Amino acid sequence: MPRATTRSDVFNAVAEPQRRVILELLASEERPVGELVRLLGVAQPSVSKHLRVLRDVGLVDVRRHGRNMMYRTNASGLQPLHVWAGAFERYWRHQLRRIKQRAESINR
Amino acid sequence: MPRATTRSDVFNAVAEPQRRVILELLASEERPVGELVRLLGVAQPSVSKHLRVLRDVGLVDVRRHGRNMMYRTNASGLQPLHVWAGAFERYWRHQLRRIKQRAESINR
DNA sequence: TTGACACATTCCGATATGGGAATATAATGC
DNA sequence: GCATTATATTCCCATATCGGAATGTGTCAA
Repeated sequence: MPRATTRSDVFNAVAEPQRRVILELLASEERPVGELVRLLGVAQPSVSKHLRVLRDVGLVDVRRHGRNMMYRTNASGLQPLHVWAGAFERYWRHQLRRIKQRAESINR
Repeated sequence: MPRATTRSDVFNAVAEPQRRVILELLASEERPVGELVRLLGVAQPSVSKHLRVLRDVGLVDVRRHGRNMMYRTNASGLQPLHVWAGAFERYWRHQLRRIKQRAESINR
């Protein structure tokens, strides 16, 4: 079986670099698809497909404005990811402390 | 072109659910492969392959101990992910504040 | 209504994915 | 050395991925 499909969850959706850039671009302001196409320098269908994935997992919201589709990042969708990674914080702090101590003992 | 390969970065490596579980299991203590096999209830080659991916992106460390390979999560490898998602925190706070305000105005 | 935008979807092809089965490698104990 | 244990790798397969080209759909303007 291949990997759980991209549409299935946030972790998969953000695994693709272009999609991370899109989320960054849409975090602070709404933008139409055409603007993303210009900013990213990739083909329009490609952008639309990435937006589709992001929409399916709830990472962006859409709104029609005339002929344009205005997209915007739904930042709260990224919270699970932040929380999950954050659970490891105590461990990397440990590690950093150990590394620091080792460095100090070498200097002595 | 298919997605950037799984081995290429942390975001891809953690896109697979089993691998996230493995990272959780190896966060607090070193474990041999066989133990992961028992705990996860999946075939040994499968576990070895996931560990290989995690090792390639630096998310776990290994050490040989007799016949066993002792694996452990290298938590600091998850920091980039935490930082990246954390950059969106100010946006989801905004959103939550707006939602709260709307709820309050309805109650009035 | 017709044309022109702005997007979305579909179809295609090359490649990657993860699981299972079989096999290879490495360390231990006899 | 030889069997055994622990793990890694390889091969195969069904399926998913992304990009590109072509096509569909929806909105506006004349």
